[in-house]
This record gives sequence, structure tokens and C-alpha cells, in this order.
Amino acid sequence: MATPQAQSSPRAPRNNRATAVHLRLRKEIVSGLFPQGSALAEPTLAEHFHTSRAPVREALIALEREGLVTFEKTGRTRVRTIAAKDLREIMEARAALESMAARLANWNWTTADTDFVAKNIEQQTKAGSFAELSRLDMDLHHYVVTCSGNLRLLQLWEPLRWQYEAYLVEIFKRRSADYYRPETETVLAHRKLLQVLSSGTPAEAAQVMMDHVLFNMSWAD
Amino acid sequence: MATPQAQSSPRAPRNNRATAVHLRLRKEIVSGLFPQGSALAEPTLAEHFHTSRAPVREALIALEREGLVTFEKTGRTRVRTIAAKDLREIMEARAALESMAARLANWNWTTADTDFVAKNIEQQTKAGSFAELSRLDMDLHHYVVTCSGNLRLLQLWEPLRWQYEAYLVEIFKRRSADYYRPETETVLAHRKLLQVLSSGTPAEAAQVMMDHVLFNMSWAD
DNA sequence: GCGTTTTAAAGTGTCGACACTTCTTAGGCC
DNA sequence: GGCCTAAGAAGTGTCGACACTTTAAAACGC
Repeated sequence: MATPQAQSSPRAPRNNRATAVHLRLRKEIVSGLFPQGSALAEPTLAEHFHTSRAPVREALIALEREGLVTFEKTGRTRVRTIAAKDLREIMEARAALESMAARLANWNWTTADTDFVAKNIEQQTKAGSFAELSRLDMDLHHYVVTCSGNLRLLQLWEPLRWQYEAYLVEIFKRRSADYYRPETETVLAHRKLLQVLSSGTPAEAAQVMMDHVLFNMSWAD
Repeated sequence: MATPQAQSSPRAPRNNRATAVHLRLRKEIVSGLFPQGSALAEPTLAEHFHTSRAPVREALIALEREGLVTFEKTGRTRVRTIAAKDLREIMEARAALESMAARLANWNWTTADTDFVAKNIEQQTKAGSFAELSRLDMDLHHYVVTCSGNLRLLQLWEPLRWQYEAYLVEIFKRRSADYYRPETETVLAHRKLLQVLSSGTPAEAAQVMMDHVLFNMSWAD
């Protein structure tokens, strides 16, 4: 079955403060609490998380490899700014990974998978805000990548997700009210996607996902 | 031009002992000095690299995110074992990324790029060993990914490269002498690849690369 | 001799310390 | 006032220390 489950080395995260700080700090960056470009000093963060510098340092290293923070030549750490040029890179990489994921997910798609995705799309039609629609959108894409059964695909994809979400929050800050994602087009694209995932060929699923992700690049910049 | 160069945030690596240990330890793992599954104790490594535990710890975190080492639930660190199931995941992910890279590299391919790849293929025909052919092969694929101009594609691809090379070293240990990669087929596939990269359409380049990488999966297991 | 329990060795998680570097700000000079 | 300089503050890189946990070995009983 394609239903989400680990297939290879299950990557058990260490159960220490470093991973806790990692997850909390990531959430705070992606949610926009730390604006892009702001400095992340280890002593300050250590105090913020009521711990010492060591766990903070480890978390920063992980976040750097996720592309959410950058180390400057001087050693200082900043929240990475994700510009339009970066968005292009992100979406191209997403298209590559998710297209393959759709191909694999199609291979043994189940009716349970169809139910999950259909329910998600149904919720999209009722979404009241840009943020909610985006959350449902990412949930859906995450589900497909998970359904690929390829854990490495998922691990490569996740950093792109965080970077994309960080980008969305930033443009949402700027255009706030007068900005709306074209809901109907999104829903239509997802319906098409579900159709090929459940009853199309693997090649069709890959192609539809590729076009869908690359098309999303155009309205998000 | 598609010639290798940084396009987005240039990811300046920190100039500290942690990165030095990271690079050295990665080389030693990929070269097979530390066999798969062997324990990596921080104090031992610290002594090995003539430093303290802190830089070693940072390096291990980076290597874990590259998929070369794993952290057990008890906290111990081991060199990750890459089995046939993992190879499948690796090659599927490689196919996804490299296919997109070929598509982008084709977009503004130059004669200089053709020269580089042609020279590489020429060397492949003269390769005297499995190891040398594999090195040339990875150099070629690395070049194409770099030519995509998408730095994120490259950063996602690199860990797959290390994992793949670690796998190759392991199977080479076992089958040592009586194992040879089908050289002529590899060279022919690469000639076809060069042809579509230089004078085919982006879609053709993507398709040829996809087939080439996925086909490689079959002989390497 | 074999299995169980106790004890020592080894390893990780976290912390504070300190040297060195980088940034900031206050002071002096014109 | 504007610019350069020089303390001072803040931050990073690295280390050793120590508590706690896990592993390994030795001791013990049978």
C-alpha cells in the first residue's frame, strides 16, 4: 500500500535538547517570528530556550543544512532571506522530487489514499483564508511524497517545504490583505492530480505533478 | 552560460575545525576506511583528529543529515549501512534531481560544456579500473547538476552522491576482483546523454537522464 | 561450565570558561 | 557637524568537566 509508513532506516531523531531547540526554532522561523535576515546569536537563543549554547549550536547547524539560516564568513548566523530567485530554485527542486514521488505513489495507490486526498480538496473549497489554503496545499503535497514510500525523497523534500513556507509568510507580510491565492485554480489542479494518481499511468501522474508545481511558481512571486 | 558557477546564496562554509573534521571524516567513510556499521565514538574520533569533542560532534550532526551516519536510540553513532533497498531509494532520488538538472542544463548549454563532457567520456573509454570509471561517471553527473545553475538541486544531490559512493565501495569490497561495470554500455549511454544535452530539447535531455540513472540501478545491486 | 548479578569502563548530554574575533559606540580631531 | 580612532561590548570557536546512561567485563553462585 502507498499509505504513509517508513520503509528504510527510520531516522530516529536524538531525544535531546538540541532537537527540541531545532524543532521550536524552525517553527518560529517559518511562522515569521524571526524575520528574514535577523541575527541569531547563540547566547540570546540559549537564554530564549532556557538552555546553554551547546544545544543551540547543534540546532543551528541542522537549520543551516535545511536552508533556513545562513552562516556568514564572520561566523555570525542569520535567518536566511529567500528572494524570488530562491523561489525559482525551490520550485524547480520541488517539481523534480514531487514528480518522481507522484510516479511512485501512483504505483500502488489505494482507495484510502483517494479518500484522504479527496477530503483535503473538499476542505480547500471551504478554506477561508490564504494561510489555511496554503496549509492544506502543503499537507496534500506532503502526503503524496510520503506515499511514494521513498524515505529519502521525503527527507530531501522537507527542507524545501520549510523554505517555501518561510517565503510565503514573508510575502504575506508585505501584501497582507489585498493578496489572494487563486483558489479555484488550485482546487481544479488538485482534482486533476487526484484523478491521475488514482487512475492514470505513472508517467501521467509524474507529468501532471511536474506541471502543477512549476505553474505554482508563477503566481507566488 | 551553463558553466558551473554559484547563482544564489553561496553557502560559505564555516572555516572552523568542525568543517575540517566533517570533510575528512566523510572522505574516510566514503573511501571505506570506516566500514559500514562500525561505531563512531566521539572521544575516539576527537583523538583521531587531534581535537576536542565539540568539533567532532558538529561534524557528526552534519554527516547524519547527509545520510552517512545514523544515531541510535541510545545516542551512539554508527556508520550507516546502505543496503540494496537503500540503493533503490538513492537512485530514484538521483533520477528525479538529475533529470531536472539535465532539463535546466540543456537550456543554455555551451560548447565549453560539450568539450568538458566529451573529454570526460573519452577518458572513460581508457579507464583501467572499476574505481576510475566510477569516479569519471560521478564527475560527469556532478558536472551536469552544477550546469543546471540551481544551487539547491546541487545541495540536495550531493548527499546522494556520498551515499552512492559508500555503497559502491562496499560492494566492491565483497565482489572485488570478479566484478566489472559494463564499460561500453556506460560510455554509450553517456554519449547519448551528451547528444541530447547539446542539441536535443529540454524534455529529451530530462528523459534520457532519467532512463540512464534508473537503468544504472539495475547493475549496481 | 553456564547463567546471573555486580562493578568498572566507556560514551553521551550539557554546561561554564576563556581566548580570540567582530561589531558598536563613545570620544577626539578637524 | 562629519570622520577617524579607540576602548568596550557582544559573539564565536574550542576546550575540559561532570552527571547520567549504556555497554562491557568480572565476580559469583550453582
